[in-house]
Amino acid sequence: MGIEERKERERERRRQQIMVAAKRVFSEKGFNKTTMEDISREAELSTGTLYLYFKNKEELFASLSFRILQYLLIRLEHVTKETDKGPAEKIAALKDAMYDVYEFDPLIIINMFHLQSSETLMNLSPQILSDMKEMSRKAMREMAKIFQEGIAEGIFIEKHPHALTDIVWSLFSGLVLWEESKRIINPNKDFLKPTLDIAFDILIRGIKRSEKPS
Amino acid sequence: MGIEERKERERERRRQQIMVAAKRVFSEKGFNKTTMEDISREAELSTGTLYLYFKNKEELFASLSFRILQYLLIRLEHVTKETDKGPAEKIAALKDAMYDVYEFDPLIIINMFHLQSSETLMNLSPQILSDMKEMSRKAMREMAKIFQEGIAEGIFIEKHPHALTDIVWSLFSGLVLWEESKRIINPNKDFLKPTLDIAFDILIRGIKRSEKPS
DNA sequence: ATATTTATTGATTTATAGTCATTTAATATT
DNA sequence: AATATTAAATGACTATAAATCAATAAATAT
Repeated sequence: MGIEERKERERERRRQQIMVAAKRVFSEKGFNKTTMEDISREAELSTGTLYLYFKNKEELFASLSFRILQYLLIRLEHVTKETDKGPAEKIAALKDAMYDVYEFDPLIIINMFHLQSSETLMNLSPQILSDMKEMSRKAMREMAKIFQEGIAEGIFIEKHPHALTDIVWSLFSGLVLWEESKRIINPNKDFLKPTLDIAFDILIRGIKRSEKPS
Repeated sequence: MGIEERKERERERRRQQIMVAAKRVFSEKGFNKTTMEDISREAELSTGTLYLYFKNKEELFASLSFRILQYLLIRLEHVTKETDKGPAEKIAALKDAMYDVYEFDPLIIINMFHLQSSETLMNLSPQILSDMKEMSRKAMREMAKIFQEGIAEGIFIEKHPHALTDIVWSLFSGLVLWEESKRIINPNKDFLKPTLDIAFDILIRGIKRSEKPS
């Protein structure tokens, strides 16, 4: 009776084994330069086996992205829960959370943003796609909470929290990609952190109501 | 004696002919789904010929991007020259210019941002790459002028104009890509314009000095 | 009229994602 | 314990598309 359960565990193990190998190769070579053979070699499996667990290369990569988004969500939940911080401080904390996640494995994040295109998303199986949607919906909702709070408290100007969330996320992903592409000119210098800090300073200033309530 | 010159003109013509065909196909199918054979068929040339004029697929696409950046630069120069506008108004005009360029051929712009990765850039020939760098440097310098002006006039807070330029550009490209990828969930709705407007409202509020000089 | 140079071709090579008939291993049935 | 059935894994194979290159055609020079 326990055979089915054990098989299921083994199946999950193998899936993880592939993902571990894939992560190593992807984060060293990036998405395009990584071949399925590279991954199968790293995982000590045949190429065919990879396709028993993942529909295609995009889906294997998306599964890695999914785990990163899961981790990001946990970080975001921590931020929204911190009752001792005001909305503006929470936005700064949100920036730090996003930057920490980025620093954990920059190349995976960069590739994730590059692959965040409808063309790529359409290659995913409906299951994975809806899991991704759900995860990003949750992350976005978590961020929106901060804006809602700020607006409710009369600290922030009245704009759609969802639009503000889109703006924060776009700003972050845009800066990550832009600073990375600038590194082709100046390979050593990395201006992401300072530029991100300035961007969020401006953002916070921009959404705060002018302080003349009295 | 005029033969060399005529040949050079013919060579340029053929190059343009390929670019026109490429643009048609790319803007219909996007970068990945377009094959070099598609382009050669559209241009009524053989695949081999394409490679006599462009090193590879990336470079052909980059040449199209280059023209778009040229056009954007012209638009930006217009904005900076408008002496009747204040810095804040110029930033709003800059947003409109970027959006107009986007609207001219959305799919090309979207693909351009996706391909703006160091991996892709490294596949370009040194000539094209340095042309691209030069063009984007000029565009960035043009934008930076507005911030310099605003800071000099004491209207904007004191932040590095280059950082501000990076932020504006990243915000724009990030929003374009994010709103595009959201369309997989909601294919009909396009929130780019309104979200861009909100983002720039906030940006302008955020860089303006508090108005209490008395 | 012939030789040389230049431009074009498309069949071929190369690379890699993805498939599928076959093999191997595990479990169930007699 | 022997045999049948099911599941997992393999790797040679197929398909697709980028890039190359020897052969050909066209243009120009001698």
